[in-house]
Parts: sequence; structure tokens; C-alpha cells
Amino acid sequence: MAGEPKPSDLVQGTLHMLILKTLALEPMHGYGIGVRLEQISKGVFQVNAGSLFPALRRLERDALIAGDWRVTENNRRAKYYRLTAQGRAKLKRETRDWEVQTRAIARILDASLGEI
Amino acid sequence: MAGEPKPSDLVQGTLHMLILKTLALEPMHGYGIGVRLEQISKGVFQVNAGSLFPALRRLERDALIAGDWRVTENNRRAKYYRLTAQGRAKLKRETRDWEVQTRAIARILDASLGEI
DNA sequence: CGCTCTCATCTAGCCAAACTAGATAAGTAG
DNA sequence: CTACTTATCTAGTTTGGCTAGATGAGAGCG
Repeated sequence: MAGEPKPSDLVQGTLHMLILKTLALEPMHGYGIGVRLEQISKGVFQVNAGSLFPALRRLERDALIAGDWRVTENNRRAKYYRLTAQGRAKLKRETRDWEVQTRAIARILDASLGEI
Repeated sequence: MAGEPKPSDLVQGTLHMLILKTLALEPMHGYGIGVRLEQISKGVFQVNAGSLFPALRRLERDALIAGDWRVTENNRRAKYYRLTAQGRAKLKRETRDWEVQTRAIARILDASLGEI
């Protein structure tokens, strides 16, 4: 986060939520999660491997996801992660909190002097 | 940010933007900014003094806001901050970036397997 | 065969920013 | 005098994304 934030910089604290959401759709390996987030966001997020993999390890450490090594379609080894029950609950909470907070921020950003 | 995030925890990186927006409406002192953010957000943000004042000092250090000591209506000394031209430009950029990113996040959170 | 490309993961060390948990000071109200 | 509110400040911790690499293995090519 040095100097001017590029538009691709993640809003801090959202990467966990986005990973959980991606895995809620289907189990995937880390690299694939990065590619998918980039695709769905239409390039807004270029998910950094140096952010992504540490995030995955934190999520696994906290038992929100669980992973096992397998072989991909391309015949490479990769660790496939899936949501745990705790992860699913966490995603639900985080999504709800995110919506509450973005609504509140929108209210502030839309405010004008008249309505205070 | 210990343990379970309370719903009042700020989405990281947004405090600067919210302060700039508040000051864009009218010059205020720090304490007042905190009260106003809490009011407009309808209690979603209980802005921590330990977050708020360091943030103000960073913004002043970066010349995005400028402050001078005055006396409030209550006859207390307080530092009134106002936006600088740079601050106004920064607010514009941050608001635009915020909207791009929240739209992208919304797209991800709304995604279902069918549309991949 | 060696070379390069892509896929896939991992790590160390940095840095911004919000947090906790206080201290400080001065005016107001009882 | 005491307690409360307003108003600001700080030290030290933690979170989490960042840069900038290393590592390894399969695929394609001359």
C-alpha cells in the first residue's frame, strides 16, 4: 500500500469475504480463485499471489476453509479448498456487515449540507 | 481489530474518505466529525477517537486538510479543519475508486454458479 | 535434449491504518 | 469540590495487503 493507491488495490478486509464467496460456489484451488476474481470483477481486482496465498492460509488456520492436494485438469498439483460450515456462517455474517457498512458509507457520501 | 469484528468496525481505508467528505460540507473539528459520522451513519460507525485523531494528523501531514485552533460554541478550544484543494481532488478520486470497487464486489457477491 | 512458458504455491519483510487503552486539559453543573 | 462532558493526543499492538522474490513441475518447441 505504498504511495498512491492504484484502482486495483483491494479495499482492505474484503479479500477474505471474496475468497469465501468464490468457494461457496464451488471448491477451487488458490490460483483458480485469483483468476476467477479477476474475471468476475472485470479486471478491477488483479489478485496478487502474495496477498492471496497468505489469505488462504489464514482462512485455513481459522478453519473457515479446508483444503486437500489434488491434480488439476492440466496435470498439475494444486490444493483444492472448500468452505467449512464455519466458513459458510462467516461469509453470511461478513456479507451482511458489508452491506450495512456500504449503505452507511453511501449515505455519508450522498449527504449534502441541507440534510444535516 | 481483535477477534470477531463488531459491525461498527470500519471498512479499512474508508475513514480518510469519510473525513474528507464530511469536511467538504463544512469545516469542523475532529470531535465534531466523529459525532456527525455517527449521526449520518445512524450509529453504524462509532468512530474511535484513537482512530480519528491519528487519521486527521495523517491527512494534515499530507496537506489534504488544514486546521487552525479556535474556540467552539461551548467555549472550548478545538482544531477546526477544512479541505485543501488537494484534499478536494483526493476525495473525488477516492469516491470514484470506491464506487468502482464496491460495484465489482457486489458483482462477485451476487454471482451464482450459473453465470460463470 | 535443453530452453522457455505457464501453472501453482510459498515466504520474508514492509507498511498503512485501525485498534486498545490509556493520559491530559479545560469548561460546566451539581 | 467533584463529576461530567467536550476535545485532543499518544504508545504500542494487530491485521492484512503489498513488493519481490524463490521454488517446482508439466508442456511445447527447435
